[in-house]
Amino acid sequence: MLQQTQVATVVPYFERFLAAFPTLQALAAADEQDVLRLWEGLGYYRRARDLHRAARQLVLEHNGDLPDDPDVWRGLSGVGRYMVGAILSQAFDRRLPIVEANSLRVLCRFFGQTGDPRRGPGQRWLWETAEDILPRTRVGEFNQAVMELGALVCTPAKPRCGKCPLASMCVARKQGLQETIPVPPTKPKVIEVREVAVVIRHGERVLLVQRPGTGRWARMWEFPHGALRAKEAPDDAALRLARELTSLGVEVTDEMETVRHGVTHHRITMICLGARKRNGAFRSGFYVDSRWLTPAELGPYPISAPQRLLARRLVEGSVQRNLF
DNA sequence: AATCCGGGGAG
DNA sequence: CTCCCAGGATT
Repeated sequence: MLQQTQVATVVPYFERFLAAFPTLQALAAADEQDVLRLWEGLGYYRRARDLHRAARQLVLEHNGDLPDDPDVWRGLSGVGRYMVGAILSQAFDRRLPIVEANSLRVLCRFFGQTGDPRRGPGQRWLWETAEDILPRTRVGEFNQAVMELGALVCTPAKPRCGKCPLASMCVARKQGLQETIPVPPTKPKVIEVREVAVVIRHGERVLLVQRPGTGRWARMWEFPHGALRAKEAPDDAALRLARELTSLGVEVTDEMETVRHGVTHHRITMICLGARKRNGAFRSGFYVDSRWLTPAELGPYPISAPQRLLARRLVEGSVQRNLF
């Protein structure tokens, strides 16, 4: 949960999650949809699937134990070098380093590393340095101390050098570079992509959404709960689609709103078609009752006749051709 | 090596 | 708005 997510944000999710799945066995026995539901709002939903799969793997292949073995952990999907170090240094006092956003900042500043530590030689330097400075015992505590220093004192902006126990030995501070180290990561360039989605909601109302560009749409494919936002007005392609939907006997509105599925409140009877051109490939599917279904899976699923007709039209591509 | 994933917090 | 967050998989 803590990957790329601030601690304060995670806490309530963590507590809910452990209340629902108090043990490794409970998590392993859970349905994936239930795991995802508790993750809803946190983002990076692959983490939830990986965690769930890892729990099952540990129960099946390791008797439900947490092995004192880096190779076993590294073999789990979703577990990288950071997590191996974090888990084993804290659970078994293994002398393994961790590098994340906080320790990265602390190390780069302390040793005056002016290169980009996120790649190339800087990456190697970072992990080697993190390992070099490890104590022989209480490794987990040390790792956490470095992170805590980065989170509370050696902050990204306006570091509190006056409060830092390492200030007298800090190279960046000595050179007045504490604000410019580490160098910011290079910004990714934005690629224009046309994307269209249709959501049919309970009560025969249709929400029409078209979002050009931003790329923020991808989350719909990963896990749609509460993820779809629409602020732009529909364009010509979207309006053509609206006319086609109308011809199918469905009420259409161009009302733009934020879709909050609110799975806990009311049962959702809707279909969502997402269409996306990505790397030349075309993917589509349906979102029904909080589940993501492929066209094949939609077949036996109980939906209304108008919805099924619309779904078939969409799959057959008469709508898709109007969009791209 | 570059890209993608998903929100929210803070300035 | 921008930058950042107890990273990791994929291409």
